[in-house]
Amino acid sequence: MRIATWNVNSVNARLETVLAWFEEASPDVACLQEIKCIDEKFPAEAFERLGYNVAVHGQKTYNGVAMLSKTPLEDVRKGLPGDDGDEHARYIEAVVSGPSPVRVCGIYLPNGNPIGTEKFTYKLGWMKRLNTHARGLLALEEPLVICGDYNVIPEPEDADKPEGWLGDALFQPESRGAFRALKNLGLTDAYMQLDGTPGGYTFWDYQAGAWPRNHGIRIDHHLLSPQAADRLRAVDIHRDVRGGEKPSDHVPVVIELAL
DNA sequence: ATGGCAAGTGAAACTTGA
Repeated sequence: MRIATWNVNSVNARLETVLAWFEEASPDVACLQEIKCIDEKFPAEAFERLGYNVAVHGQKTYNGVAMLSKTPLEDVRKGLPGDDGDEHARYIEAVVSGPSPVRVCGIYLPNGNPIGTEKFTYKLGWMKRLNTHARGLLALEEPLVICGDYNVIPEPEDADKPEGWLGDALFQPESRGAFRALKNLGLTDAYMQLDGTPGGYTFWDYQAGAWPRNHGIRIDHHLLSPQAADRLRAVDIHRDVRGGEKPSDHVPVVIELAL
């Protein structure tokens, strides 16, 4: 089973590009972030034509997440528990049915910039809530994949120019610490487990020629429960997508689980 | 050293992203 995550930076502005990638890569499951539309405006029919079941947690203008799966999605949850006042659409969870079901969580973790503001506080609070929820899911002792745009650069090796990110919310000690705390619950970073080579970037800014200069960062991650990590067979960063037509600033990352 | 792009909204210029 191949499970993808991709921050598409508006699914409707990029629909042709996104569909072309789905036709070629044909993931079994995909979590999309920053769809930037309400549920009713999500192009569900286009994905259904490609054989996908669709679950959407949308929002007008900002954020928005979706999950697509070739097999039916069960137990769909929209929104991260722990704060009923949180109106951002940043979390979707479902059990992907099949011979060996996998629970998949798609996240769009808050950016948190600029630091020293309520935005950074919101980011850290969101990470705390994710930690609490993940702890509960891990207690189920089942295959679990939490993937998405984490907006965290875990280590200096995950940035081409780490010194340029020192003042950024993505690289603050608190952000990195919260990401480590998540892993310390017993979750495995799929890329680090199977590859771990510095330079596995997943995002390049549109500005300042970041792509041609390879000024990238690794911020899109798959974290796996032990039961999922045992089945991990491959991790693939679809880097070439960044050089294509009308690209998102993030590229798809795909993992493969046995069975 | 600095800034440089893209998308949504809504119809110019602001907000957001990372």
